[in-house]
Amino acid sequence: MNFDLFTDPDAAPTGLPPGGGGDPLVTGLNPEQAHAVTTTDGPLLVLAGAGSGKTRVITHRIAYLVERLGVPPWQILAVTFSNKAAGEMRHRIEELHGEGASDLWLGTFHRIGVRLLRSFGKHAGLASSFGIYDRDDSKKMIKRAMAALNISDKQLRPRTVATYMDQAKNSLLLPGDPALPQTDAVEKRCAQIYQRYEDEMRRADAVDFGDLLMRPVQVLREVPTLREHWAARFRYVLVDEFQDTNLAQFELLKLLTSVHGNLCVVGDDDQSIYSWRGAEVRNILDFPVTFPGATVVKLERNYRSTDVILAASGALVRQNRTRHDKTLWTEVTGGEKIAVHATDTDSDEADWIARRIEALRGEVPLNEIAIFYRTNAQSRVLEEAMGRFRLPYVLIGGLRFYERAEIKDLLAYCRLLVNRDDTASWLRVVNTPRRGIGKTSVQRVEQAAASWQVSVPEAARRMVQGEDRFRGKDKLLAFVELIARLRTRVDGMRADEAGALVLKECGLREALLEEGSLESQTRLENLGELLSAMGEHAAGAPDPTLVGYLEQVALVADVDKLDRGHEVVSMMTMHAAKGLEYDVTFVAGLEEGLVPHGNAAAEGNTEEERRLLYVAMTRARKRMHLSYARLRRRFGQEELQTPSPFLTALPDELLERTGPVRRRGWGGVARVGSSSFGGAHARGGGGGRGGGRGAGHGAAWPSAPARVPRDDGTVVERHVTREREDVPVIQRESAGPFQAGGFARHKSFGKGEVIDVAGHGKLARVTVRFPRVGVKKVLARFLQPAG
DNA sequence: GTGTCCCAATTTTTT
DNA sequence: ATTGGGACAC
Repeated sequence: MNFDLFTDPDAAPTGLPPGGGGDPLVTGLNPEQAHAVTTTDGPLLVLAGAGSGKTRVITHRIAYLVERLGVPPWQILAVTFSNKAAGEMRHRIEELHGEGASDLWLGTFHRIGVRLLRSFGKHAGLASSFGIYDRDDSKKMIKRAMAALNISDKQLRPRTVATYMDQAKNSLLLPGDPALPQTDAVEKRCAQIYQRYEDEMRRADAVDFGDLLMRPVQVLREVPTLREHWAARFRYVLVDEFQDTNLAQFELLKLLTSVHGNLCVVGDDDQSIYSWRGAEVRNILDFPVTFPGATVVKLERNYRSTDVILAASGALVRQNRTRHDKTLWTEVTGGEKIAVHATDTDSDEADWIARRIEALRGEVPLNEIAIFYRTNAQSRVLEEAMGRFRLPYVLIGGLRFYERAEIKDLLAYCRLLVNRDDTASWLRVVNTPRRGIGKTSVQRVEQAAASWQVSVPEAARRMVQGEDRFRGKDKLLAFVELIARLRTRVDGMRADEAGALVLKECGLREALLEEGSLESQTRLENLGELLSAMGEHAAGAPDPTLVGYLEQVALVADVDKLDRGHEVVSMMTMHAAKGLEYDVTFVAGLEEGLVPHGNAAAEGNTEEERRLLYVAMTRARKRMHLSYARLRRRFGQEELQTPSPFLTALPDELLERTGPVRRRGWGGVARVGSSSFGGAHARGGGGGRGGGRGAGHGAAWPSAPARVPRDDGTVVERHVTREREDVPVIQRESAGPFQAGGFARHKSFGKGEVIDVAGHGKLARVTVRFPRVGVKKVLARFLQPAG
C-alpha cells in the first residue's frame, strides 16, 4: 500500500490557476470554489459532491465576509448538521480569521431554535426556563395523553403516534390544522392524541425536538416586529448539508433571510439520507425555482478519495433515477482495489475486520480507520471482535451514556429544579429512590393535575398545601419540600456543584451505597462520571449553570463527542458517518435486508438506501473494505442472509473478492464448531460452486472456511488472502480462565462457584454462585480465577 | 406499597 | 438475547 501517492485533502489543489488575484482567502481554491466564496450577495446554491471541499468553501466564505467585506460576525448565521461539524467549522474559521469567532451564530438548526426560543419563547407560551424533552420523555408524555383519552397503547403504538407528530411538526402543522392527515382511524386518533399531548407539554413548560423548529417559525410568522428584527440582524446566512433540511427548517431560513435575501446553501442530493426525518430533497432540487436568479455553483472535483473509490461509489449512485446528473473526478490514480470479503457468520466477519485492522497497525494510525454498519445492533459482534484482538475503539451511538437509568435519574432531578413544572421528570423521580410514594398516590396527583389543568408538579404543590387529608400526604409533602429546598440552594450554582449537591441530598447516592451490589457500584461510578462531565462543561461554557448544561445534554448527539485525537478505531452507523472521512474504512453487513434495510425497501426507499451506502463508501480516502456474512444473528436467532443487491452495481475490475475457502480433503463440507450450516449453503446462492474463491459477479457465496487444528490446541483458519498466512482463531469460552464448575473470586462477594460463562474475554459474563449473596452475573473483568 | 415473575418489544436511521 | 413494563401476589 503506498499512501504517499495521495494528496493531503487539506492541501491546496495543484495545477489550477489561482482564483482570486492573490487574496490568500481565495488562492488555493479551485475556480468553482472561489466563485462560491466570492459570490456573497443574493441566493446561492452550491452543489458540492462528496469530498469536493464544501467545508472549505463555507469557512473561507465566512472569513471572506468578515475580513474582506467587513461584516461583523454577529450578522452571520451558519447552520450545520451536527454540533461536531459546528465545532470543527468554528475551529477552522478561527485558523483563517486569526481571532475568536464567538460572535458568530454557528450551530445546528435545533440549537438555533433554542436560542431563538430562549429569546422570544414567551410568544409561544414558554417560560425562559423551558425544558427540552428527548424521545423518551416525549414517549412518556404520549402515553399519558393516550391514557387520558382512554386509548390503550396496545391498539396504537406510542411510537406510531410519535412518528405522526414528528411529521406534523416537521411540516409545520399544529394540532387542529385541517391539513393534518386524518384519512383513517389511526390517523384520526393520532391527531386527537397530538392535541392532548400539546396541552400537556404546554403545562409542563416543555418542548420536544420538533418544537425547536416549529415554534420559532410560528412566532416569526405571527409577530412581524420580531421577524423584522431577526431578519435584519442576519445579513448573511449559510447552510451546510442542505439536502437534509425539512420544511420547517427551510421555512425558518426563509423567514430569517426575508430582509437581506443572502442565503447560501451547500449540499449534495446524492447524500440525502434523512427523508424519514422529514428531509425534503426537493428543497435542494427546486432551490433555483424557489429563488429565481439564484447563482448555482457545482463542485465536482474530489480531493478526498482514490479513483477506484470514486468510480465504484459513482457506479452505485448512478443507478438512482431521481438525481442531478454529475460526475466526480480526481487527479489521483492508481488507487487500491476495494476488498470485498464474504464470511460464514457475522462473528467471522467481525473477526476478519479486526484481523485486517491488526495487520494495518503501524501502517495506518487507528484513528484513521472506521467501521460502518447499517444498524446499531450490528455493533455488538464487532465490539466483541475488537475486544478479542485488543484493538482500542470508540463506539458512536448505540447505548448512550445519557440513556442509563441512574444518569437519567440525576438529570431528571436537575431538570425539575430548573423547570418546576417538568411533569416527565417529576414522575421519574417522585419515587426514585423509593420513598413510599407509590402508584396510588401518583395517580391521585395526576388526576388532580388533569382536573385543575395544571402540571403534575404544580398539582402536587397545591395538594400538600391544601387542607384535605389523604393517605401518603406526609410523604408527598416531604418530597415537595425537598425539591423546593434544593431549588433555592442550587440557584446560581455551577452545574457540577449543583449536581453534586443534588446527588447528596436526593437520596440516590444513599440508596445505591446501601444496595452495595456490583451493579450499584458501577452506577455510582457512572454518576461520578456525570459530575465530572458537568464540571468540564461548567469550566468552558458561556452558561456554566445547570440551565446551560441541560441544554447541552439535550442537544448534543453522540457523534459530537467523537474525538479524533486518540489512537482508536471509530465505529458508527452509516448515518453517523456523514461528513467524516478516514484513510481506511470497513462497511460491514452488506446483505439484503440490511443494505438496503428491509423496512426501507418495503416503504419504497431503496434509492435512499443506495445513497446511504454511497455516503458510507465516499468516506474513504485510500482503501475500503466491504463485507457480508451468510449467517447473521438477529433477535438471538440465526438467519440466512443474501449478499446485498447493491454489490452487483460495483464494477468487478475495481474489486478484489476474498472469502473463506474449503480445504481439500477436510471432510467434505469443512467446518469446526458450528453445525448451523447444514442446508444453508445450497440455499445461500453459491450452492453448486466448488472450492476456490467466490469469484464471479454479485451474489456468490464462497465455500466453508478451512479451520485446521494444530498441536498446541488452537485452531487456525486458512484464508485465500494475499497474506497467505495462518492466523490463529481466537480462544473460545472454554479456553478462558473461567469454566462452569470452576471457582472465581470477587472483590466484595468472595469466592464462588462458576455456573455459566457467556461471551469472550473481558466482555464475558460469568454466572457465579456466591455463598452469601447467591447467584450473580458478573463481568469477567471483575473476577479472579480461584482454586 | 413493594417485590417478583412473565411477556413483549427490540433492531432502520437521529437532531 | 436483553430489557423494561405490567400483572399479580404478598
